[in-house]
Amino acid sequence: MLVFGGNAMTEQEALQLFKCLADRSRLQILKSLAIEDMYVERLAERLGVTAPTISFHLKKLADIGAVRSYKSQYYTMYALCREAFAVTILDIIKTESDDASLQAQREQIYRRKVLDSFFEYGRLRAIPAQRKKERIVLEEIVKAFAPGTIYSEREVNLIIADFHDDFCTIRRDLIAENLMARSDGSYWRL
Amino acid sequence: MLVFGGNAMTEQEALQLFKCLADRSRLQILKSLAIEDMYVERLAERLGVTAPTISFHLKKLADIGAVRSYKSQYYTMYALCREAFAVTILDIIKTESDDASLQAQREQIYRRKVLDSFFEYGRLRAIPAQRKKERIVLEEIVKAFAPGTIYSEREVNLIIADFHDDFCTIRRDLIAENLMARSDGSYWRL
DNA sequence: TAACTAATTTGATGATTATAAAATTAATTA
DNA sequence: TAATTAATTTTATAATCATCAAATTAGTTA
Repeated sequence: MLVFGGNAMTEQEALQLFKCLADRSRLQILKSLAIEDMYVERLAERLGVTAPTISFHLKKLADIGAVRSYKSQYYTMYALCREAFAVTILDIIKTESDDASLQAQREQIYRRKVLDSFFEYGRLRAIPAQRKKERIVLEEIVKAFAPGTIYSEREVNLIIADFHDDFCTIRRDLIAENLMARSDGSYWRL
Repeated sequence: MLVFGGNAMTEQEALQLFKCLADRSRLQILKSLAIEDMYVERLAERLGVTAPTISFHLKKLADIGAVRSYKSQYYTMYALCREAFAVTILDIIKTESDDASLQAQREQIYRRKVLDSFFEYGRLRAIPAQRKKERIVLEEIVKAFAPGTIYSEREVNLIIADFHDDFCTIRRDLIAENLMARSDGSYWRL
């Protein structure tokens, strides 16, 4: 059961909540229960659907903690859990963003931003001055080299030249950042 | 476009809103746009889906006023409309209840309540003392008579007796409430 | 103007899900 | 205990909708 009256809500749960509310029959059930408690057959009559259908929906609503049931005579009465709906939609979306994945996500976004600003149509516009940013750019360039392959210096220069004219600086920095290694004229990706 | 930041929201619109939020991709788009504005292809890359899919979702989000777009260089940037999400779910459900249909609905519910409490297994438990409630019960009973048909007093009594032993009172009140008419021994539904 | 890129639209497909009919379970009354 | 009614589960079906590939449109650069 969800506790969306509280604060903890995973993406999975938010999705389940909205999916549950995204149905005309279930909205009508909630609307009806907002007025007074009702039993299954009465809801079926009101909505113009069969009792099994109402049962089906009530189960889903109960799963997210939107309704609760109690016995009255020979009826099973269903009631709205009003307290469960006191959240704003923004809260739900933002709560999602406070996920554990947020850090990774920010990092991802930052990298993308850097790459977007320094690359244009696949070519490097300029070599970043900030070391952190250069590292990100170099990590992108090194993907052009297949792992496990040995390259001559000339081959390395040609590949790098596709990205930027100053292949000397980039080649040197790839070694300095430990992204590639060299041994008497041969280069390989690490 | 919906204005769910305001107050007016029909059942149709509430449904559209929740359906729009009931999708993992769209939630992820909102989550991304909550951090910063983005263009289509970048969102596609982040979510691991194709650009057409993103376009498809952004259109739906724009329809409900959740996002807006603007031009930047050769990109179409998309931004979150934060103000649109400041409603609680309860507001939405209750707003729905403030509909034009509410009066009819309450009436419907009231009638059902009266009938439920006075009828048991198709028989009238007792004749309501309150005139308003009796009227509702009589309107239910009169349905047992086919429109356009002429009945003898004996036939009328038999039909009413199916509901309650005191068919005399009920027969008299059906006339008094103008639900049936009589002319020298013959009865018919109005 | 030509070539290219971003964005959207169209068309087709696969997955999800609301619904009802039938069967089953649970609970109440006689 | 038997009969009746409320509620749920199961099964099958039909409709909705997300997704992608391909085609198209719009806008930018050379």
